[in-house]
Amino acid sequence: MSPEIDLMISIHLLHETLEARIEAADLDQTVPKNDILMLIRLTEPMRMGSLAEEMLVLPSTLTAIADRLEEAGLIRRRRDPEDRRAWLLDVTDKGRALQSHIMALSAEMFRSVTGLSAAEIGALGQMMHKVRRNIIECGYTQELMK
Amino acid sequence: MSPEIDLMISIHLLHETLEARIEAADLDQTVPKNDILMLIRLTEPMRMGSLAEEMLVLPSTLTAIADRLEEAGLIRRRRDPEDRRAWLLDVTDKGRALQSHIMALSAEMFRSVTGLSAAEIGALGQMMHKVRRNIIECGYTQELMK
DNA sequence: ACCATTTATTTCATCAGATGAAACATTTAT
DNA sequence: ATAAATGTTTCATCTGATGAAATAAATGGT
Repeated sequence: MSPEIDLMISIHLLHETLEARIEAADLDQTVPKNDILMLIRLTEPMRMGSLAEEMLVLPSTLTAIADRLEEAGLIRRRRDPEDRRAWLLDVTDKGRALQSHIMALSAEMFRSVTGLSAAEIGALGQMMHKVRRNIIECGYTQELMK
Repeated sequence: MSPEIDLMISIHLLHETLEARIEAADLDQTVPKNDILMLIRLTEPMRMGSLAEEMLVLPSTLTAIADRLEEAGLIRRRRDPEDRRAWLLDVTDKGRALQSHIMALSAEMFRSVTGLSAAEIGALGQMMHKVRRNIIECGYTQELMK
């Protein structure tokens, strides 16, 4: 088995483990993973379109996510003054509270699940940041949704 | 944003990108991701139970995956001589051919998507191997399915 | 040997969430 | 002013995961 395949399996295992644990750990009921990911990304007001693109989902999928989060009182839709077709999504106070809660929880989970030291996390982070740049610069994200 | 969260987002992006590209690239029709993952794991005959556990899915889910792969002539069910309740799953010749095809394709995709050098892949691999051991040893996999 | 319990898998009804096409509203370009 | 493009929504549809109950074989105690 090539090192790449081996790596992919490890990454997959880590990804699934984190996802399942975070999804389940969230308060009372389980929240769809994409809902959580969107909440985390919403550190500043954003258009639905850009969020959908970043998250690699269709606009119609993002509408559903936003509906659920809005329903739960975690985010709010406001018209973008620049373009009245578009919405600016924005976390409410309740949303912000959950956001930081999830972030703290996730960071802690990441440490315990990986068992990595702070230094190792730093090194890994640098490497993965490079990967992320590569994915975006090479347009792999666009390609997926077209 | 903490380095852990940042890392998780990068990992998620890489994971999704790879998954989507591999799923789509596979020959004629798109194959469910878990079907591909199972085929890749099947380098030697395995019981359905152990596969389900490794893949973090329910036994009933694995039955469906095995059904699809068997239907496609990629794997074969044989009774385990040690325990006649259990099946040993085994790739057919056709399955083995697709297996190596997918592996080569995935490895190539991993290189182009990440843009990492062989040395970097090696370093990342070592780190992730440690992570994988930690996840298994600490029983995070069990916990998910209980 | 016998019965209860545990283990390996399957069946099936159900569900959640993603998809894609068509609709709608607004903006931009000609 | 009109046509084309853009941002979002609606809705019908589909795929695959879930969980509970069924089946079948192994194991363990008596």
